[in-house]
Amino acid sequence: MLTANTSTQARVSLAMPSPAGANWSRQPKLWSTMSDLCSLVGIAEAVVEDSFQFQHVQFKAGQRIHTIGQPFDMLYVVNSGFLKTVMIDELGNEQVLSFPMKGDIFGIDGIHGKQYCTETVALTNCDVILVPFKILTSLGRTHASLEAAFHAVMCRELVREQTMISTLGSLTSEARVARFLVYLSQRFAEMGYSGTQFNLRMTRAEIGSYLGLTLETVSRTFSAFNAIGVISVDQKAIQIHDLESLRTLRRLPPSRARVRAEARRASMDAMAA
Amino acid sequence: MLTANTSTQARVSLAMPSPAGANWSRQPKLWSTMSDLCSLVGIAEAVVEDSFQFQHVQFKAGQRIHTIGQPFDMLYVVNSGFLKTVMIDELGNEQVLSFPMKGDIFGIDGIHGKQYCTETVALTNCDVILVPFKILTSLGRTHASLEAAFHAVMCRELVREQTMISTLGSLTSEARVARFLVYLSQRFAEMGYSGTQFNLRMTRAEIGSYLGLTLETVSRTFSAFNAIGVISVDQKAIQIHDLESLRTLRRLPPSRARVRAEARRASMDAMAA
DNA sequence: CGCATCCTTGAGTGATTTCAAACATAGTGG
DNA sequence: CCACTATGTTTGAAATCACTCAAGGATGCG
Repeated sequence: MLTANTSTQARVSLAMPSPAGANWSRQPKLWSTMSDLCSLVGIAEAVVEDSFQFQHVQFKAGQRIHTIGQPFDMLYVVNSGFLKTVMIDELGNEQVLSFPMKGDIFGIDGIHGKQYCTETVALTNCDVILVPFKILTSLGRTHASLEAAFHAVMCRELVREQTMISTLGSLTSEARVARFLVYLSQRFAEMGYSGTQFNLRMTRAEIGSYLGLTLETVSRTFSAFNAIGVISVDQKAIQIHDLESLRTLRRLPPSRARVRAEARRASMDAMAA
Repeated sequence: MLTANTSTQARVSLAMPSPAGANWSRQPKLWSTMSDLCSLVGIAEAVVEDSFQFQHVQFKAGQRIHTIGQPFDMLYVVNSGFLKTVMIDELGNEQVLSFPMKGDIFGIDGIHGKQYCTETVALTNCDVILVPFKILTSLGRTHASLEAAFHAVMCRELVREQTMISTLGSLTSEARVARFLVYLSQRFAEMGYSGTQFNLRMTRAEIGSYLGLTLETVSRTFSAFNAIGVISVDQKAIQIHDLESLRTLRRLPPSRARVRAEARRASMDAMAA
């Protein structure tokens, strides 16, 4: 099912003007120009004289795009599909850092130190564009605007991580999960899908790792949101009923258990008086 | 006291070759060359024909170097002193993102979006070098190695934040505080100070914000480390006795209370058998 | 169909926070 | 010089949020 869904998505993205021409309806797109790349990544810039063609590569769900320690020479841009990038800590535990999807760049962490310090894995079938770093920098050398755009993208990534740090440092589990759903909703909407109804491509454990929670807490929080009618959950299928509540949520409204405890305390106060 | 300390530090850094010449013993250094900058930031690269002089600016403790929303045009490099950079969330709460010190760059988050999205404040008197972003990029345009070095620095920052995310997501409060101390120790040692005896320049609240903990938890954890002899704490004065323990610590050895609970459970088991 | 993986839910525990009070330090002005 | 204040630190006690452990249900795959 996920596979079918993904291939649909790939076909949609292929509606863009393509030099390949006639045979794209069945075959995945194999090459992109720099201006294709820029519009995909969301950069206003269109460098004119872009003769270089960037290669596309298809990955199946579960395949690794790059691993930790592998020599760095490529950046990657997601054209379709869903992935996760992870760090491995000294105990061998996986820490999910992001879920790259259409328009996202990954592999940036390899620039410093000449090798990747994360690995990224396809969660679904994917179409990924290879961007040789050498090519990018040499093009940047002749096109100042491209250089600036690249800086902006790196900076955007940096700010995203800062925001994540802030989230992990200050929000409750409910708020984190709520924000995660809002984020997914927005991304799906931007990709032209429904922002209120979608399938999660990652497991509860992966979400938990990403948000600094256990998989049980993630599951329970989904259930709680379901119980108060903000969303509907059925396994990986999510339906958002009240996006605004998710956006502003800081803590869950009192559960029945909590209300009962409050009432008990109140009655004890009354007895004391 | 802090002021005196800081000015000493400034003098040390001035041991580098300086065009200013004779009058540096009393006056802070006012200009740096690109090669000064590179060695300060820890980049092997020395661009030869660096005619441009980068201005130094002195800030007093408490002063703001840049604020959120302010138009971006500068990067900053710390020559001496200690600072904090913070984000403000939608409730107006401060989230500490880093504690820039000698050799650190800040202001990078302004590149994308043309304005800073963090603010940085001097915790002590500081000497900060202004790096106009325009100048940096135009120099990078003629010096490929400088360009590469700049990319490396941005990437290093990115990896640092990823590591922070991993820390916040997976470590206990004790492990976070321990790592923070190890980090400070290393930085102080790199700056030529004692790595085992130093004064904290930030409050418990700031440390807590940085580590995603409350100030009480930070204080208690310091006290606990003190109790088991790993460090000595007296207000802001820290002395590290067992760096290796801090480095490898994952959870605190059982407290007396915990030992008691264990013993209780064991005796109950014995009774049951 | 049976296995492997993922998800849900409950019960109990414990780590961290919250609330509160006392102590420490530095700066200020009488 | 000494209150006096403001800010920061320590510590205790109680509450609570999130985790751990455990079992059962759902789904997909060979």
